[in-house]
Amino acid sequence: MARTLGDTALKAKEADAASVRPKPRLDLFKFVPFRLNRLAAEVSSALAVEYQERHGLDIPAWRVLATLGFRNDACSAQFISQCTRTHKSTISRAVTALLHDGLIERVENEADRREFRLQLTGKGRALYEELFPQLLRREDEILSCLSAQERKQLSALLGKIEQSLDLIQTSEEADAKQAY
Amino acid sequence: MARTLGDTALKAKEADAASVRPKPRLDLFKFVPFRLNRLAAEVSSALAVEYQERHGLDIPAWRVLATLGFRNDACSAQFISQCTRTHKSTISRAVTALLHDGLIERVENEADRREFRLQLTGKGRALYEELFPQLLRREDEILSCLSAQERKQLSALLGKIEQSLDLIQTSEEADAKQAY
DNA sequence: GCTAGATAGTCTCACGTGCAACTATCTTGG
DNA sequence: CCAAGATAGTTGCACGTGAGACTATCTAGC
Repeated sequence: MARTLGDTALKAKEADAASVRPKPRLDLFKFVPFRLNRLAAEVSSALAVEYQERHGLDIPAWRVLATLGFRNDACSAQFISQCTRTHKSTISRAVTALLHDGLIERVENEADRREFRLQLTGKGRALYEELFPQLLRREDEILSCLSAQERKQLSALLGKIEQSLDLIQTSEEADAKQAY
Repeated sequence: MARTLGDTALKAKEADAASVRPKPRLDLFKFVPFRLNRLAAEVSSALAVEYQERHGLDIPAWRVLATLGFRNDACSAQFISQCTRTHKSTISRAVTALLHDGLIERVENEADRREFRLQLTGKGRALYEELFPQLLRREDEILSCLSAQERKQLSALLGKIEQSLDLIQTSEEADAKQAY
């Protein structure tokens, strides 16, 4: 039947059709891609308070810090770029800034002098240790509207979508790519 | 057992601590805000193919089109800005472009000459009618990894978070604000 | 062992977007 | 009915970021 319609002339038909099938209309508010965008933007800005205002970090810098802080060993900019899905030029700039602030340091890789191994300095680690609990707390606040079970559900659902989009990039896979 | 760990000096402590509490570490891959960001970006670029490459629309323009297409009556730029949560200057530029392309038209509002009522032209509506099924199909593809029930779950969970972030802006509320 | 192609990281350029100032218009209080 | 403040929409500016060129280095094949 008449599926997509900009009504006007179709009010009558709708009366009987409506009960049959929920005629597809594009309601932005129900459109998952739109909702994801909006939600991500909102959550980001809620978190930005922590690292941005309070510590002068922007999102890319925070991603570098978080990646290095999580894996205690040094890794390349390429690696960070891959596993955070952030453009390498963006990571490059963040690395430059963090080096300048003395939060990370880089050591030449004897085996391959094109790349540098990045790692947190003492100062960087201190910042990381201070920052991540705050961020976890924020995440917790944001998800406080969900029960424990619902959070698990959400995580699982996001995981499924990520996986189907081939977005998943476990630390292990990234390691594999990096070919230690 | 020991869940996420960047090991090194902590192997021993973890052994007994792990069973007690899942010591918080910040794994970006489990950090919901990060995941939302990444997912939203990926989904957006997947959808962009439809309206961008195929029809030369960018995201803001598409949002204007979608808002006007969904509600068949004319509405103001302000209204679109509010309900899509897009900055008014961004909407303004999108509107300019769409006017130029003859996809929308604007009529002066006699009651308040500061604002303009925007509506789709025939051409604009045709594009909308062509585009939104494609986008729904895309959304469907992206969510194809979820069962019908899981989709409902996802929608409900997103809804809860949106609500708790006061992100919800139903058409009705927006209407109210707009004060017809 | 040299050349061709891949890869790590940097840098320039163009562009989209948020902010804030600005104009025009409306509203409210004296 | 005028002045002060609010609101709709536009525009200039600054900034962050992705694309892609570029340099240096590594690797593979002849």
